[in-house]
Amino acid sequence: MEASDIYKCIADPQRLRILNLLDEGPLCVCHLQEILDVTQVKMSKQLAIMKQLGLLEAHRDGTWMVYSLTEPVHGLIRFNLDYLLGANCTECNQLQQDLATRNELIDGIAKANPDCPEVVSGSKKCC
Amino acid sequence: MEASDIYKCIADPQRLRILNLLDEGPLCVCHLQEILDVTQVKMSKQLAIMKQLGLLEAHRDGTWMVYSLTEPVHGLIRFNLDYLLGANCTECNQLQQDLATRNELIDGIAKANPDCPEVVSGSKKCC
DNA sequence: ACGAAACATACCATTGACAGTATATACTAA
DNA sequence: TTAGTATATACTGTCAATGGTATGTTTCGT
Repeated sequence: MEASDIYKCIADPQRLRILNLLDEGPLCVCHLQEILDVTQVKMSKQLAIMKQLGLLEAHRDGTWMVYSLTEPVHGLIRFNLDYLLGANCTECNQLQQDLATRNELIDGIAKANPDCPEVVSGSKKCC
Repeated sequence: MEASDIYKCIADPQRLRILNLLDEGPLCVCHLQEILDVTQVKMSKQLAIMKQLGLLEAHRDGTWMVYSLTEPVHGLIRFNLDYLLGANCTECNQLQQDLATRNELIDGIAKANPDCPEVVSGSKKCC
């Protein structure tokens, strides 16, 4: 994969946000949808693009599809995510806020389903 | 300027190459054309895009337009250029080769015009 | 087996990036 | 002032990316 493919991918703020979120841990499509506040179709397409590039992997868990970053994470992506999380710009702040939203979401699920064995991917009725 | 603007810019291999070359020092349009082997129109357009973004500056020297990176160089650009020059991929190797080509070109001009006061921008009949 | 939930894909319309041709501008030299 | 060189812009056609609607697929609960 060429550097330009990576840049073209993260040139879309939504894709960048998705990569940032998944770098924190796997998430199902519905959670990503909720955090980014986009339609199901759009999210599905963005994920398909990145999966096609080999940046993401998906595995099914019941009716949920759980996405995660392909390991090892591509150097350029790791590099840029780290940079942006430490920088101060509109998009950078959004990335940090997304991580906070993610944590709130997961905490909420953990409280609502205290018996939930695996918060993110294992919880039923998560959406 | 948002991060996505930067990524969209460097997602084009030619623009990335131009930024990499100018990071080594100012160059006139004709030299850039020669190193990248593209048409005048195409080069002019790419430069206009980056100038519009504020990444480049141009000053006229006779009939030549000399382009240089706007100082201070945007952190994301500096960051990614450094990374790519140290990495090993097709595009990364191209960047290094471009720098070598640039140096050959400038050496050639210096030898052909030993009285040339300022190799890159000051030499007449440089193209 | 049937309905519902979660997700993916096909299809279509719109927009934006890009390449090429022609032309314009700025400057130099004679 | 005229011709030539270096560069920019206007205009046009083409192709890729994007968003929306509708529909298909997989799985689960009943």
